[in-house]
Amino acid sequence: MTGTSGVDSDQLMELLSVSLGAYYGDFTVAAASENLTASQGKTLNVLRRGPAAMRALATILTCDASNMTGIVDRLEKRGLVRREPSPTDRRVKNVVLTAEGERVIDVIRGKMHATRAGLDRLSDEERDTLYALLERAFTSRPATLRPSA
Amino acid sequence: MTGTSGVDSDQLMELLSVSLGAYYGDFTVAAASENLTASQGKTLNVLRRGPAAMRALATILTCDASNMTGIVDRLEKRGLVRREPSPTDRRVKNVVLTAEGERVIDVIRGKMHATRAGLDRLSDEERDTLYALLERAFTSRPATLRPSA
DNA sequence: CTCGATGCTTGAGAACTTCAAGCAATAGCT
DNA sequence: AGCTATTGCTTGAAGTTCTCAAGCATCGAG
Repeated sequence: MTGTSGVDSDQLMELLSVSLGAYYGDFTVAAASENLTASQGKTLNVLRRGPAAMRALATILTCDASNMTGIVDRLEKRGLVRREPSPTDRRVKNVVLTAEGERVIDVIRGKMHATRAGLDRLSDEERDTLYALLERAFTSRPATLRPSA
Repeated sequence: MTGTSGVDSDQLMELLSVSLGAYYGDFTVAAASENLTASQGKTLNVLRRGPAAMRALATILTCDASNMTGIVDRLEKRGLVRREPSPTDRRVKNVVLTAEGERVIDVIRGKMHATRAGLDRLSDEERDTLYALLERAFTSRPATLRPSA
């Protein structure tokens, strides 16, 4: 708490990779417990925010569009997701979470015990601070907390 | 800066997943520019801290040990990594970065412009704070910055 | 309405992932 | 010592992911 402790950019990058690695591992294990691969889990996770076109999913997940086809195929086959034609552009297919898909992703999030335990080590104020810092560093436009507010 | 802004655990988890996605995407693109897959890049990234046994790599990367065999095979074939027998346990093979491997992972880290730019948005003090919070939340035993210090 | 760009899908080939099995070596036990 | 269970790594098979190159349908601009 002395103010300047001298953490340089490389150390922070290193810790970031360790931290996010821990988060990712926690997520992967939780997804596996619901018989989902990491990619399938990540797709559901993105869709939890709302429907998205195939192309948007590919962009967010940093992969080829053709990639999403197979992933969404398998999720759809399990009834976790649904393809709906866009009303405004007949090329576009919007992917939507089904009720079951929503249930599954919420279960997965609830099973991320390591991450929750880690965050619980912080005080309310510290969580606020962490939130603000991550938001500044990783979101170009500060995300609206409640889109419809 | 009013103290209590009321960020709950779910919002923080959500932001964490967004941050991870951004970081991971940045890393994936950088690794691809050096003709490495994400898994290969992540392996080099871990090895940047020092040699590690196959089993340790699998644990850190949250995957099966048999998985590492193939990944290390390909990295070794490119001369980025070397398998060395452990002097103390003949079952164990320690994986070590070659000079070329070290060069490549450093190049990749240097190409993570989006992440660097994000961190540059923070002040020195804020980076110190972020470092401390991540360390508390994501490392069980606060990592020694300089192991030999 | 013709052309170029965009959205999604398909197919081939490589890499990743998991699981079950197997071998070598170690560790704990009596 | 000898026996047994465990651990570390590798192999092989099956499914998933990933990338690239086409391909088709639709949109958008001229």
